Amino acid sequence: MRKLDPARHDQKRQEILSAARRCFERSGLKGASIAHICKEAGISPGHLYHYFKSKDAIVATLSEAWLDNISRRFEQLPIEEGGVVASLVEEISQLVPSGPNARSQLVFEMLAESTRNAGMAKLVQAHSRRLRSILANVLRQGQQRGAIDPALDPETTATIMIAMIDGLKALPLRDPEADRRAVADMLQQTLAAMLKRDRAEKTGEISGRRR
Amino acid sequence: MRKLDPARHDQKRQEILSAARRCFERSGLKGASIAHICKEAGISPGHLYHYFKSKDAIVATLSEAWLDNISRRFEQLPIEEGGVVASLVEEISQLVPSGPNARSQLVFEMLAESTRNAGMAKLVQAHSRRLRSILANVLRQGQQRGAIDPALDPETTATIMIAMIDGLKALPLRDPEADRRAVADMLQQTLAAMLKRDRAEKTGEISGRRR
Amino acid sequence: MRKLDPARHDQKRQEILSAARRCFERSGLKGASIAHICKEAGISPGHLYHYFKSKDAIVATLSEAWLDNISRRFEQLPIEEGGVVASLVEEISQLVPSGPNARSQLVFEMLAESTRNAGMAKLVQAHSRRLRSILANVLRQGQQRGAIDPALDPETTATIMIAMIDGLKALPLRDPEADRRAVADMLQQTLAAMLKRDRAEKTGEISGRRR
Amino acid sequence: MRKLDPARHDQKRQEILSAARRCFERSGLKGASIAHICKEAGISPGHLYHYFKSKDAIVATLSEAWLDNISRRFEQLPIEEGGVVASLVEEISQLVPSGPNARSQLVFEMLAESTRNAGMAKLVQAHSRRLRSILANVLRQGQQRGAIDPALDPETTATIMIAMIDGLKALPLRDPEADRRAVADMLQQTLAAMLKRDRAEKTGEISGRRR
DNA sequence: TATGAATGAGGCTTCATTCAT
DNA sequence: TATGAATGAAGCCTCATTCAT
Repeated sequence: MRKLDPARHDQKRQEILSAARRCFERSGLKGASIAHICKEAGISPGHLYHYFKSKDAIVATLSEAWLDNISRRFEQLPIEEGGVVASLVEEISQLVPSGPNARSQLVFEMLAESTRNAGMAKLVQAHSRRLRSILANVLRQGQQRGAIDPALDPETTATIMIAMIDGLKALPLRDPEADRRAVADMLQQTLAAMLKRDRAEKTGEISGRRR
Repeated sequence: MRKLDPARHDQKRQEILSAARRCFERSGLKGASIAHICKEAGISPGHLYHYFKSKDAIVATLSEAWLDNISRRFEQLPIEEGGVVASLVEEISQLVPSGPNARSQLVFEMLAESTRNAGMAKLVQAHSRRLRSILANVLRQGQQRGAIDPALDPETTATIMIAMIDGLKALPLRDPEADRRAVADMLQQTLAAMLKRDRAEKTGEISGRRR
Repeated sequence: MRKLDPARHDQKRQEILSAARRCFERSGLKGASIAHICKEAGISPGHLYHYFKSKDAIVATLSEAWLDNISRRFEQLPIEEGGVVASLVEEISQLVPSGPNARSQLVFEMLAESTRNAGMAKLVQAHSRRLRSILANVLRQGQQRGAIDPALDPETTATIMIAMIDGLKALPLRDPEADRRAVADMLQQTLAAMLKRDRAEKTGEISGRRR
Repeated sequence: MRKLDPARHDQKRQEILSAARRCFERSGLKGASIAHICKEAGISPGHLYHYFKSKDAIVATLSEAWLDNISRRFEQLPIEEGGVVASLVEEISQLVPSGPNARSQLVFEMLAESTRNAGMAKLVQAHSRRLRSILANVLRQGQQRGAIDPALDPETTATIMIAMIDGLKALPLRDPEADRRAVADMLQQTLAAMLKRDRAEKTGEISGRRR
C-alpha cells in the first residue's frame, strides 16, 4: 500500500516488458515461459499478473511496441531535397542485420503467429498498412520532387520494399558468414535502379504503374 | 512372413509426416503436439515412436523435405536460349503466395527456430547455400549467354534474390488483400532491371561486382 | 506479507520427503512414481517441483539424509574406559533388523543405483569413507587404551565391519524367521574375538596388520 | 515351421537370458526394458514372448539361475581331511569382488525386489535356506572331523557367513579403491578365528551354541 | 518360428494461471 | 504492491504386452 503512483506502475510494466523481450529473443514466443520472464524481471509470478492479464497480453504489448518502433524509424526518414532516394535506400541498407541478430527472428514468429492468432493478425496487418503508408508517402514526395519515377505506383512499390526488408532479416540466419557489405551495396543499387526516374524509359514494363 | 514390406513402413512414415505437416501448418511447430499429430494420423502416441525417434526428428525430416522441395523447383528452372532472365523472373513471381498460405509461415518458424536449434540451423544454412548456388549458376549461365549483366557478382545477386523470395512470403500475412498481380508485375520489372545487361552502363554503381 | 515463513517452506519439504520415503520403502526407488509421492503427500504433481527440481533430487536428498543418519549413530558411540569393544559390538548387534524392515532394502537399492548413477555413487562412497573413518577412529582409541589388538589395521577392520553391517541388513529378507537373538549373540562373539587384544597370539595371521 | 526341436528352443531361451542378464547388469532390473533385451538378443519383441510369458518371468528365471549358480559353487566345496576350514575360508575370500563388479549389484536388486514381489521373496528365501543348509553341512562335517568348534550352532554360523558374503559384495561399490588383498587376508583370519576349535575356550561366550 | 505394427497407460516434467497472505 | 504456494492439464516419451501376418 505504498504508492499507487501510476508512473511507477508504468515503469514496472516497462521493466517486465524488457525482461520478456530478452526471454523471447532467447527462447522464442512459445519457448519463453512466464516463470522465465519472472525470474528475468526479478518478480514473482503472481505479481506479474498485476501488470498483464496473460502471457498473450505481454506478447501483444511487446509486439505492438516492437512494430511501432520499426514504423517510427521510417517515419523519421529525412526527406530533404534531392535526398529522398538516398536516405530511403540508406535506411533499408542499414537493416541488413549484423550478427546472429536475435531481434529479427521475433518478427518471423510474429508473422507466423498471426496465422493462428486473430489479435496478432490484426496487429501485424495494422503495422503493415502503416508502414506501407509511410513508405508510399515518402515515395510520393520523391515523385513530386522529380527524384522518383512518377510512373511507379507508390503503394505497390512500398509493398515490395517491405518484402525486401523482411527478407533481409533472414539473411544472417540463412548465411551467418555472408559478406554484408557487398549485399548492402548491391541492395542500394537495386533500389536506386528501381526508383530511378529514367528507369521507365529503359524497360518496357507493363504494370506496377500508377493505377 | 519374413519381411513385412519395408515399403509399407515407408508409406506409414509418409502418412505420419503428412499428418504432422497439416498439424504444423494449423498450429505451428511448437503449437502442434504429438497427441495432435497422432490423432490426425489415426495412430496411438506410442506407435509414432516406431517411425520417428522424437518430435524434433519429425520437424527435421519435414523441414528438410520442405526445403528440399523448394531447392528442386529452382534446380529445374529451364535455362533456354534467351529466356534465362524471363524464366527466373517468372519463377519468382509465381512465389507471390495466394491466400493465407499456411505453408509459408512454416519457413518463418524454421528460420526462427534455427536461432536456438543447432540442427535446424544446419538444415537452414545448408539449404540456403544450395539455393544460392543454384541461383548463382543460373545467373552465371545467363552472363555467359550475354543475357545478364556480367558485372554482377552471382553470389551476392543470388543472396538478394533469396531475400526477396523470403520477403514475399510475408506478403499475404502482412496484407491479405494485396493486389498480388500488381506486385508480381512490378517485381518482374525490378528483377529484370536488376539483371539487365545494360543496367551497369546506366548507374554508377560501386560494388556488387564480380570480385 | 513479505516473507511467508521460510520455515514453512522447509517444513513442506520435509513432509514431501517423508511421503517420498514411505513410497520408496513401499515400492522401491524406481517403482515409486512422482504421482504416488504427490498423492501420499497430498499435493499436486506440479507443486512438488517447487520443492525439488527432479525425482532424482528427491532420491538424492533422501539418500543423503538416510546415510547421514547412519553415520551419526556411529559417531555418537560412547568410547568409555573399557567399554569400547562392548559398545561397538552392541551397536552393531542392534542392527540385526527386526521385521521385514523396509528401510534396509533401500540401502541395497542405493548401492545398486550407485553403479549407474554418478551422483549416487558419489554419495555412497562419501558415506562409506566417513563411516569407515568413524569406525577406524573408534578402533584406534580402543587400541590406545589397550582394549583392541594393536596389530589390527583400523581401516581394514572398519571395512570388514561395514561389510558385516551391510550383510546383516539382508538377513530379514533372506530369512524372515531367523532367530535374531542367536545371530546377534554369535555376532557379538565373533566381533569380540576379532578385536580382542590377545587374538593375535593365538592365530598365525599374515596380514591385516597395521601397515 | 522349420523345427520344433526342443533343444533348439532351449538354446534360444538361454541366448535370451544371456542378453537379458547383460541388460540387467547394465541398467538394473527396472531400468532394462523388453525392447533393450530384444535388441541385445537380436530378436523381435513379439518373438520374445514365445519364450517367456512376461518380463517378470525372465527376471525370475534369471534370478533363479543366478542364485542356483552361487549355491552350486558352495556345494562343490571340497571337504577334504583337515581342509574344511581352509577351503571354506578360501572360497569366501575369493568373493571379495574385483572391479566394479556389475554382477553383485543384481543380488542387491533381487533382495530389494523380494520385499515387494512374492515370487522373488520365495526365490530368495529358498535360495537362502539352501545355501545355509549347504554351509551348515560343511560346518557339521568339520565339527565331526574336529576341525571346527563343536560348540558352534551350524545354522547360526552359516547365517552369519552368508551375511558376510552379502556384505562383501557391497565393498567395490562402497570403496572402489579398497585394498582387496588386505581385506581378503583379514577376512580369512576372522573366519578362521570364528570357526577355530579352541576359540571357545578363550571367550566366555553365552550363546551361538548348539541349541 | 518370427516379425514388427500397434496399443494406451503411465513415466517425469513444465506450463499458465489463481489464491491466500 | 508483492509473494510464492498451489493447481491440474498437457507436454514428450517409454513401457510391457498383444496381434496380424
